[in-house]
Amino acid sequence: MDKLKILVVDDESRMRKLVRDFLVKSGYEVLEAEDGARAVDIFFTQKDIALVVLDIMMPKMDGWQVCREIRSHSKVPIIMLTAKSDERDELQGFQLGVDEYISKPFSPKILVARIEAILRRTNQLGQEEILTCAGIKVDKSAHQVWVDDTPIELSYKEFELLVYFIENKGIALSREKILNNVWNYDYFGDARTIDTHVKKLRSKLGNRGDLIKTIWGMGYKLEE
Amino acid sequence: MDKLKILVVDDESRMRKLVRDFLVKSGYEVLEAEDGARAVDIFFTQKDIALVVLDIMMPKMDGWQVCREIRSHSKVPIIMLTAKSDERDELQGFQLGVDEYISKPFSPKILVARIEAILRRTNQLGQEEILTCAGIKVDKSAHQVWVDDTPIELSYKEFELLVYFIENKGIALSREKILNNVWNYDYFGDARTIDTHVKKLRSKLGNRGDLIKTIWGMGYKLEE
DNA sequence: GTGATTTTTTCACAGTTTTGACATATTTTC
DNA sequence: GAAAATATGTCAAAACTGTGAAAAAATCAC
Repeated sequence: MDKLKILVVDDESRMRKLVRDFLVKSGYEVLEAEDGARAVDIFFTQKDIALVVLDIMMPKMDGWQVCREIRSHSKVPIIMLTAKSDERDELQGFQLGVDEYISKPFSPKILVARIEAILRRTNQLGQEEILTCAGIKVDKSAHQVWVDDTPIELSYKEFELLVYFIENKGIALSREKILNNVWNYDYFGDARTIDTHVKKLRSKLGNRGDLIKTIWGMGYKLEE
Repeated sequence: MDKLKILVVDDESRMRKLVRDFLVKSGYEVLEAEDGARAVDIFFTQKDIALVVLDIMMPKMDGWQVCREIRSHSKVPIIMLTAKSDERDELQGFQLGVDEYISKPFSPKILVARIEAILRRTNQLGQEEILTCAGIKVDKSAHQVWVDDTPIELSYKEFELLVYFIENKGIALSREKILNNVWNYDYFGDARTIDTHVKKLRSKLGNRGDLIKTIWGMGYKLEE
């Protein structure tokens, strides 16, 4: 997946640089605008901006105005930056559809954390998580497994178990650890039940089944 | 249906009045803008403008610029007015997605005729958001569903559920997630009600019904 | 408003899948 | 080879889903 684009609007270049550096370091593509008019212009020519970070105090067109313009036809998440923590402003912001409100001075880490939270909430952040190991492919979100590109059917527990294995591939896992992570914490049954599930998993994985190694006297391990 | 709204953009008030009078007589509602910036502003605050008549030669922001701004996120039909019949301009206009091109001086009747033609061609409906998945087609705004191009009737909840599925096709959805997204957030009823709706949805989708897969112990998924 | 109709929700039961336990077989280690 | 640990087949219990019917709620027609 491509990097997500974030538009940073602030008249102070020092502030833009600060935010940009942190965002770039966090893996985003950053577009900058030094005033409101420019911001609106960039937003409407660039079609796939994932989020807007918007300063309120700007010459010419202020943040509220930019927000209104953008909101009038886009639901893109908007984070407002403000110098003073004015509650009335905050209210106005939320009415305009501002998603977050961060008052200066702020720690860039906080900004990044808020951004990630919003992107996660709006489902724009890396959902396409596909785990692989040798010939085994697991799409967690689709709940789908392939062995050498042939889809296979796994039960709920088998799937959970496989995900746990593949997320810890190459690591020896004790039965106790597996129980604590794949089974509910309140499960007090036989630890040997894992054997049964490993058995079924191995058989469903076909000729990739032997990737699950037995660590004698200890537990299991998914070969990397 | 309400009168269709047409936005007329020209810096000459004489010209605007001329066009407006004819359009009003033809049964349209007319909005006027005397410059490009104003035009963009009006266009984005008014959400249901059916067509834009746009003069090219204007101070501040010219017609091309307005066209670009509007086109960057709307497919509304645009008719350009120009004083000189410059072929190169025309080319540029069509590349920008201009629908018609009328050179001044023009007869108002011609303008109205062209407008009617375009509106007929575009079915007087600007943009229709149509979701698809395999043989299933959903027109969200028209609240209409087709299965293999045969229209089918769905109740409100069934429709909402299908939209949620299709907007998340290929993703396994837990009952909890479905409840939180399709039902109101404060719904605390039986999660099994989803099963009932899935059942009805499956049956109404006919032979496409089995695109909705059961993820055992987890929820449902619409096959991509 | 009233009564009829449609939609939504609940519920119970039947049918299915999964799960975990157990007994037995096999493998590993010493 | 014996002891200890794991693999496997079987199976009943548990968990879950599909379904039809009925109750409740919302909507419509008058």
